[in-house]
Amino acid sequence: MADSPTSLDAHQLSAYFALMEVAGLLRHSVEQQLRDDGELSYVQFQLLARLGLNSPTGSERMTDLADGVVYSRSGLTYQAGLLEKAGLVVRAPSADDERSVTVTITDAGRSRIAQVIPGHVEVLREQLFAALSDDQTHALTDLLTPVRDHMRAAPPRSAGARRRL
Amino acid sequence: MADSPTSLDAHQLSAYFALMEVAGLLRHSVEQQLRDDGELSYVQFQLLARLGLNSPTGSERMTDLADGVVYSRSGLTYQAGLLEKAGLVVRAPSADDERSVTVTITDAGRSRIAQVIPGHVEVLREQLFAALSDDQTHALTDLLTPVRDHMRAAPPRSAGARRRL
DNA sequence: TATTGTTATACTCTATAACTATA
DNA sequence: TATAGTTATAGAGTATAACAATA
Repeated sequence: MADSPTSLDAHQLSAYFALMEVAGLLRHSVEQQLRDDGELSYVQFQLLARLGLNSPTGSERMTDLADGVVYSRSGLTYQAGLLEKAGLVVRAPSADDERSVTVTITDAGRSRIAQVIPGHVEVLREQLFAALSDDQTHALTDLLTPVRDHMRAAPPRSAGARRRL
Repeated sequence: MADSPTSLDAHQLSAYFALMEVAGLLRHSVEQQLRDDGELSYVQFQLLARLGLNSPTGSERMTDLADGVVYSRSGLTYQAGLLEKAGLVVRAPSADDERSVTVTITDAGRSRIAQVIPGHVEVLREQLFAALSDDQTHALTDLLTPVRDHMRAAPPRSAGARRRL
């Protein structure tokens, strides 16, 4: 196999920059909307959405939540603390494993999501989907889903390899 | 024209989540690499890269830099201050407009970029392009470029419209 | 001994508002 | 009066390391 070249080609650079800029701008818009409409940061929204939509019981362990959101443990503890203080989630020791903490979304948490969704959808439609047809949206998903799976599987890049100038 | 529905369809949700997660994971990896290899945050890297690569003279006005990086003015002042303190850029009043400040990358700034590029490229290749063929990379660019243009053009979402629960 | 989670702490980043100076 | 930039300041977010408790 050939050596990896030291630089990327033009297409790759374009894809990288476009991806980062689109996501950055979108995140900026979305954070503002969530803050304005529901006093939530994007991370808090992610946590609530994950509990409220992904999880059938509305509960998940701290560790599983942290894995899903990239965070450090302490960062998640901090955010969970804020959400709990706001009454949007509850924390309780897990039944099976006394070390674990189970986080559960409350009714207030669910209604907070509901409160925020319409504006959220509006932002997405204006900023993102206004420029994408249905077919293009489908194509985008098909391109990015394998990338996401690859990234999730990839070694968390815990240094060691790179590291060198 | 039909009313906008209150929710997005499944494809749209998938595209949104995939986009945000891919970009989030990638940014996380990239920030760590930049920090490890060159003591730079992603924003600082963006600023240096813009000056060093995009600009022929290596100079840009503060305002133009701010526009390209989303930031508030004060945020840019802060970052430019850090870069200047590190000797990577210089600030000087603009020749034509006394109100403006021109930021110029230094040799140290250019070599800092050079120092960081190899590891950066490696991360991109491992995390992003390992899961994309050349054709797919091209397709991704074609999808995202119009989105970026649309977002750049779109009203900075200065509230007013949304605003309602 | 390894895992789960919290705490304490320190730091980085971002935004708002008030202010200066030039156009 | 509007624009360019800085400053002061305050708040949010993140990560690291030390710690306690359970497996």
